[in-house]
Amino acid sequence: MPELPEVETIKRGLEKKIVGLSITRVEVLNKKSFPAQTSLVEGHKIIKVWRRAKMLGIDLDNDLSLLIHLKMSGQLILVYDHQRLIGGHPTLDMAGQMPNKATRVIFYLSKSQTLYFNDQRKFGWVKLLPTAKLNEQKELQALGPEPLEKSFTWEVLKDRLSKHPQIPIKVALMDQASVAGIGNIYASESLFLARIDPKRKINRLSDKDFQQLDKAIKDALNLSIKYGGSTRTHFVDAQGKKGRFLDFAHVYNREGQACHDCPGEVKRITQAGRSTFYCPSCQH
DNA sequence: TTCAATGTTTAGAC
DNA sequence: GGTCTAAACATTGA
Repeated sequence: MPELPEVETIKRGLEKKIVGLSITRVEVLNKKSFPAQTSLVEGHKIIKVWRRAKMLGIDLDNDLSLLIHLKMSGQLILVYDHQRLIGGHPTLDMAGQMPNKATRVIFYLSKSQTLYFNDQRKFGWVKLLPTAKLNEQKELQALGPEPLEKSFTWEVLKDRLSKHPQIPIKVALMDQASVAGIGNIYASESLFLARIDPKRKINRLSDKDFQQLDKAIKDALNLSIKYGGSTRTHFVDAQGKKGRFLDFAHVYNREGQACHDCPGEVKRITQAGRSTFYCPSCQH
């Protein structure tokens, strides 16, 4: 689930709460989720929380970092006092008793806080890597630029996407090596905002298309971050916010429903094995 | 029962 | 080499 806005939302919430705390103990309930020696992190202080693409990083004071990928069904839940901060894949039980049957790793922190890594499908992972060597890791080095960085312009977008001139724009947008952080929701939403048909091939896009798409990507991501990502929950976090982005989605998961901009309806097609949602009469 | 799910990687075919 | 499809990972819920 978590794409760039969802991970960014978790990152912003966590960094306010856990930087400066120590990891006192780690409980691994599923070895595949965190195949590392827990003694290497126990007793160490958290000095930084960051995001790259859809991954979350937690730097420790011993030159090691936790790198977390939530994949399709991962979630991070920080329990503190009598509140909790929730991020990632939305499920009804995320507001319920912790740990639950999806809990794979438990990080016990100082100040009686606890961070649960839950993952129903077990696709996600937590890795322990040397902070100085993060850039050499395959998970991080092959990534394209961050679309919300100042240096990301429509020319950069065109340049990156043009590596695969024959690929449909929707599929190319989801390629993490071209542009980092865009997944199935925001690829569809961005193309709707830019009025571009998801089936169009890269080499058939004009400079004006790239300019509109650049703006659309930033608008879609920023709007979602503003509303706390798309993680729906019945639980309200400490700031009183919950993820509401999907309430604003124009096309994602709206097959057969009315287009927000014309009398037509949203259509669903399959590209690269994934659902694409778009309005055939608005997007060309 | 069958299908699809906010992700990524890999194997095979053309 | 480029591009496409299907499958794999594992589980749940419509």
